[in-house]
Amino acid sequence: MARTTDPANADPLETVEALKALANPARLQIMNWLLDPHGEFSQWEPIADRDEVGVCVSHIQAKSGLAQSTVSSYMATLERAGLVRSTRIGKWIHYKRDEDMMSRLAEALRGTQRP
Amino acid sequence: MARTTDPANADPLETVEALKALANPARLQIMNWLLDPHGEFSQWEPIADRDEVGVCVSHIQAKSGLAQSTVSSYMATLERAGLVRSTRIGKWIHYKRDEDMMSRLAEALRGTQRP
DNA sequence: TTTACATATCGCGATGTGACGATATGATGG
DNA sequence: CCATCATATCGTCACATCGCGATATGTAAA
Repeated sequence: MARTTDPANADPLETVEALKALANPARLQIMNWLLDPHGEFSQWEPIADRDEVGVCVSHIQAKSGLAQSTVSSYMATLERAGLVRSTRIGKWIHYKRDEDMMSRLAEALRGTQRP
Repeated sequence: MARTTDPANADPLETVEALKALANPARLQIMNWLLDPHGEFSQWEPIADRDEVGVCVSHIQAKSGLAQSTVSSYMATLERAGLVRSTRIGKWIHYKRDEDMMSRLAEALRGTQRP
């Protein structure tokens, strides 16, 4: 059996990309906001069911105060890293946390889980 | 009670620093090696009990193939981020994973834990 | 088809990181 | 004290990231 110290699951390069994406205060905060879309974005009318598709870029931009181009590229970064998934609804693109990926990442950090 | 989306424990800035430290292939691999010092560093004679104090810089350098200065500054980065702890034994400085910190970080990623 | 709006992409200057060799510090053994 | 060895710090240059405004793309509505 081939030995790897790698924690149970993922490709190290993939893991590094995910960590890079999260290693930025704004992007990390957005990911935290997406944990509770209802609570965090209650002041904006949802375009669609936030439990299903997440939150649209405009609302994330409004809440963050960053430039539109910045938010757009940040969300692209998070998506390339596999941390969020996007859905277009009308003109709005919605982003939602990929909890599977976040869990796998968390386990990769914790190291070999108890078997 | 003040509602924060922050995952149960840590200061976001601290979290970002930890993620930045891990968001590098070499540093992430070193952290993985430190999960199993015995297995990973079996080809070098331990200076001290690796379960207690971890592994010295020379051995990490030998295994990584990076320059001595690079490894030294990487270990300093990991220590500043709170991910490892250091112990001097004779002329050797040993580094050991801080599993507490790693667990807290993992939970911060996974989001609000079930209470 | 034109207009309006949401989002993406481009180009930029500023700042940070990667990784190194050279050199300094600090402990140990003669 | 002096030499040696382990580690840290410094200086450097190539390259990546930050965050922005300007502009392009794409969708929907009039």
